[in-house]
Amino acid sequence: MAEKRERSYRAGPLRVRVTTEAREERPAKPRLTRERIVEAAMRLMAEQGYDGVSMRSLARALDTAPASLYAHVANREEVDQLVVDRISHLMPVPEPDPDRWQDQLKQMMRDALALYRAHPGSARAAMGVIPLGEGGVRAAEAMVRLCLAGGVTPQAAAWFCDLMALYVGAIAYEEEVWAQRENTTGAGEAPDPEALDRQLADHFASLSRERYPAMAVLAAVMASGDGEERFEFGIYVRVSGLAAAPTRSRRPDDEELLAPRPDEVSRRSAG
Amino acid sequence: MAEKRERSYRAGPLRVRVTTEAREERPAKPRLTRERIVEAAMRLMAEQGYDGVSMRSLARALDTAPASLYAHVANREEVDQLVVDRISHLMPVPEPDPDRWQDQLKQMMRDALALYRAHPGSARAAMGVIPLGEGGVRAAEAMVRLCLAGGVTPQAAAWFCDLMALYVGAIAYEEEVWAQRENTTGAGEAPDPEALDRQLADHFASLSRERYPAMAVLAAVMASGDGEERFEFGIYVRVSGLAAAPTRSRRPDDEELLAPRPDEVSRRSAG
DNA sequence: ACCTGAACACCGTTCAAGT
DNA sequence: ACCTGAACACCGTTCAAGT
Repeated sequence: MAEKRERSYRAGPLRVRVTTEAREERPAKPRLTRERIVEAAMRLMAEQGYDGVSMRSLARALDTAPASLYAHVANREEVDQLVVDRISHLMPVPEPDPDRWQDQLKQMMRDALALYRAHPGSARAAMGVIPLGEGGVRAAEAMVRLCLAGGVTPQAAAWFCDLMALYVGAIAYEEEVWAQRENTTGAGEAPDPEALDRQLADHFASLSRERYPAMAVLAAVMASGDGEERFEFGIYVRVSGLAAAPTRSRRPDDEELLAPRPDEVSRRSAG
Repeated sequence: MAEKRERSYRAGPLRVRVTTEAREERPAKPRLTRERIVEAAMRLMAEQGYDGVSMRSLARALDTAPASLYAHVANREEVDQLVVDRISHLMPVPEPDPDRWQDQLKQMMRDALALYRAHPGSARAAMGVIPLGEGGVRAAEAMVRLCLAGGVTPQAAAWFCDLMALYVGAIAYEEEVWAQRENTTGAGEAPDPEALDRQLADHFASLSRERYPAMAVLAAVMASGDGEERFEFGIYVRVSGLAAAPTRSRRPDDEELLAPRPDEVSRRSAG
C-alpha cells in the first residue's frame, strides 16, 4: 500500500501547485485494462526474460493482486497470445515481385528472426500459440502470395508457410535458451560465454574415432561458422527445395482463385 | 509413512516364511539410483505426460523425499537429459547405401518422429537438451555419413543434421501440445477432438476476403491433408534442397578425411 | 554415505467477500 | 462492475539434522 499525502489530489478546476513529487505518487491508480497488462508483460519480458513474466510478477508490476488480472484475461496463455499478437504487428510485409519471389521469401524469414531477437522471450511465448492476430495473418498472406507468384501449388504454399514459421521459431527459441543458460551461470564464477562451446568441442573430441569417424568432421565444422551462416543455409535449403517441388497447373480459374491481382480483388469486393 | 509389521524383517540367515505378503511390503526398500530415477520418470511421463513428471512426483513414485533425488541427479534438467539419452538409444541407424542416400535420410526422419510419438512427452524433454548421449551421437554419425555419401559438403552435412533434428523435434513438440490441449478440455464438456480444427477454420473463414485473398486458399487447404502428408512435404523440401546445394570438391585427401571407408578407419586406429 | 523434514521462494487459479 | 485477501494445490532447490 502506497503512503498517502495529507492534501488529496483532485481532478477538476482546482488550483493545485503541480510539483514533480505530486505527479509521482498519483493516488488514483489507473484502471486495469488488457492494454496495460500486455504492456507490462512486454516490459517485464524485455527486462527479465520470459521467466520474469508470471501472473504474480505481472500483478506486482501493475500494483494490484494476481486475481485482478483474471477479470481481463482468461489465463497465462492468453497473456502470451496477446504479447505475440502485438509483436507480430511489427513484421514487415513485402509487395510481391514475381521476379524476386525466392529472395523475398528469404528476406521475410530474416525479418522474422530479427523480430524475435529484438524481443527476447517472444520466441518462447510464441511456442504453442497459433498466431491468429492481424499481424500474423498479414505475414502469412504475404508468404502465401509470394509462393503462388512463384508458381507453387496452393497446398505446398500453405505447408511451406507453416514449415517456415516452425523453423524460425525453433531457431529463435534455441537462441533464447542458450542466452539464458549463459546468464544463469553463477555471477561470481565464470560468466564466460564460450564455456558451453568449449564443453561441446571437448565432448566431440572425446568420441571414439573408430566408431564415429564423421563426428570429428562435425566438431571441426561446428567450431567455425556462426549462427548467421547456419540460418542462411536453413532458408537456402528450404527455398531451393520448394522451388524444386512440382509447380501447380495454370488453369485460368485457378489463376483467379489463388493469386488475384489487385484489380481483380477490387472488382470482387465491388461486386 | 508405511505401517510396519510387528516382527521386523531381517536379512541374513534368519528363517522367515516368505509369503507373498511379506514380499509386497519389503521393509528394505531398494536403494535409489540414477537408473531407478530415469525409469520412474519414463513411467510417469508415459502415464501422465510431461507435466506429470516433477521432482516431487518423481520422489512420490519412488517412495522417497524430493531432496533425496539430488544425491543422484543435479537437477530437473538432468532428469530430462537422462530420459532423452535413454530413448535415443532406440533410434535405428541404417547402413549407408550411396545409391539410396536421400531415401535413407528421409527414413531416419520418419523413424525419429515415430520414436517421439512412441514416447509422449519426450519431444518436450528433448527441447533445450543437446543430445550428446550415445544414441544421439550414433544417429548423428549415420546422418552425416549419409550426406557425405551423397557428395554433400561437410559443412552442409553438419548443418543439415542440426536442421533436421530441429524440424522433427518441433513437429513432435507441436503434436504433443495439441494432444495435451485436447485432453485438458473439461472432461464433462465437449472432449471433441475436432473442436480446435473447426475453430481454426471459422477464424480463417471470418477473415476479410479483400484484404487477405490468399487466406481463403489456406483455409481450404488446411482442412484437407493430415499431419503425415505435411511431414512428408517437410522432409521432401529439405532433402531436395540439400541435394540441390553445391557438392563438395572430390580431392582424394578430402575423401579420406571426410568419409573414411571401414578399412581406412581400422588402418588409422591401428597406426 | 545416504537419506530426510522442514523450509524458502516461488507458481496458476478460484472464490467469497468487499467497495 | 471491478477489485481484493486468502486459500488451494502445486513447483525446484537447499540445508541442517539424522541414521
